[in-house]
Amino acid sequence: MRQSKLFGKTIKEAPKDELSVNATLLVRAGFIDKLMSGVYTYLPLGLRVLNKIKTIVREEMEAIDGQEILMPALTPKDNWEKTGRWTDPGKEVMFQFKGRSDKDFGLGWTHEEIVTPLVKKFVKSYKDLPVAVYQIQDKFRNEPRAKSGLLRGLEFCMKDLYSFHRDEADLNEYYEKSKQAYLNFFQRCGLDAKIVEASGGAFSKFSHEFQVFTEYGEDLVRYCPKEDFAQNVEICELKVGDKCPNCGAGILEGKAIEVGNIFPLKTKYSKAFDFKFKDESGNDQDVVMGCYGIGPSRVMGSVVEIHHDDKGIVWPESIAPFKVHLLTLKNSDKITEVAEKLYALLTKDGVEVLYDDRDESTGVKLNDCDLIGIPYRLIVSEKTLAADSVEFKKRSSDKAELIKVDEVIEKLKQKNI
RNA sequence: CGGGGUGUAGCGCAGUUGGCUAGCGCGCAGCGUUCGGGACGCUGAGGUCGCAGGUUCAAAUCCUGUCACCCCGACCA
Repeated sequence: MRQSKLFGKTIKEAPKDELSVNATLLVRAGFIDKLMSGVYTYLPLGLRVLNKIKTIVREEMEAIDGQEILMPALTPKDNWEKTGRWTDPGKEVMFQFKGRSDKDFGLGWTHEEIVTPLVKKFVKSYKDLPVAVYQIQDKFRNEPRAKSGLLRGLEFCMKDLYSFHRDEADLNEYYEKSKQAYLNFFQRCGLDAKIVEASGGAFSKFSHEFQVFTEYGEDLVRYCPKEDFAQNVEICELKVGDKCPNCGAGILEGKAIEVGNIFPLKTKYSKAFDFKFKDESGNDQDVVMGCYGIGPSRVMGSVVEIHHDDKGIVWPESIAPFKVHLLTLKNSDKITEVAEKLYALLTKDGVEVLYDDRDESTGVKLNDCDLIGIPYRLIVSEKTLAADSVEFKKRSSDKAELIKVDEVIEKLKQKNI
């Protein structure tokens, strides 16, 4: 992608209506644009990041046999009345409105009420179980207060997986597999997520949250430093300084962002929708369910909260919008010729390159480069060409390495880029 | 929903005891010189001062209402 043609621009001054690090940097660097409080447009750079996160989610969901579907966001009142959630908490969290003929609609804020009757249509026998379906879709929640940029929005991207089982043992086995898939996912996105026990609601002792510890988090977690105990303060009966029930170490407390949540629903929704299957003996049994959520947009915001420096975003390679930022300092004929050649070669080789071909001053280009945060940069300038080379480095603060122009492709391959 | 703050050019702001043609920086357009850390000169375009009423000879400025945005709190399957 040529930066001169890229839709969206960097902004020198921080927007006054954003205070969070993630929103400030993402807006300044041209990744997102705010439409209103809690609702953002993804510009080309931001959408590339979001799509990479979605790709990783898909890979991890497929790894635990999740099959992707796409359910509507526009849903009828009927489904929600079956579980009572049209009123509680629907009146609070759901955007509800009337269509023609006074019919009531709501925008989906979770999809148990949609997925359960859907799967019921196709699952009749123990032979059809287990099965897991997921979707990646925008959810809508009428939050009391949107805040913190991508971390709490009214419309946000969510991956929701639902699993269906013949009994609790099978659910539990799958549930444990999902934990590992989740940990893999977060690790691949550059987040060190910890599993934290949280309220399980009426039908289960615990659900499990995936929390990323950071000062900017909204949740409070009490945990053991040896990592064999962690609970959300909402349910934690231990106090800071108490002994860990597993190892005796002192309990600590920290702020964290909840980036995922898995929940053993058991038969709560299958009962509400009278969803049963026939077992080997021909008897009807309740289907046992689990649900598993990840917020890709919140992951994106969290990554920025954690991976940035005073100059801008520092994307993990796995979800960066581009791998390589190629820039020219001062556009002379010779410099442009070399840069164009490299751009063509790298692109042809499948390397994702943002090529800053703009005729801007050195300071502007280097600062934009720091702000956007692409993992590797290649600089072509009079200085480098004097040595028949280009400069290779990561952040500004990192050591520069000169690579001969003819060897760039080969060297990048050696570095596994 | 309670408390606090802010709305003036695309962005960031000044101007508010009522008074001249509403200003500055950035950005944008043109020309020229620059360019390894947000360059410089000259020229130029760009405004319903959030919106609606009201007071007044006169309102960005005072009054009333309203909308939006930010922060804190309540809330968060």
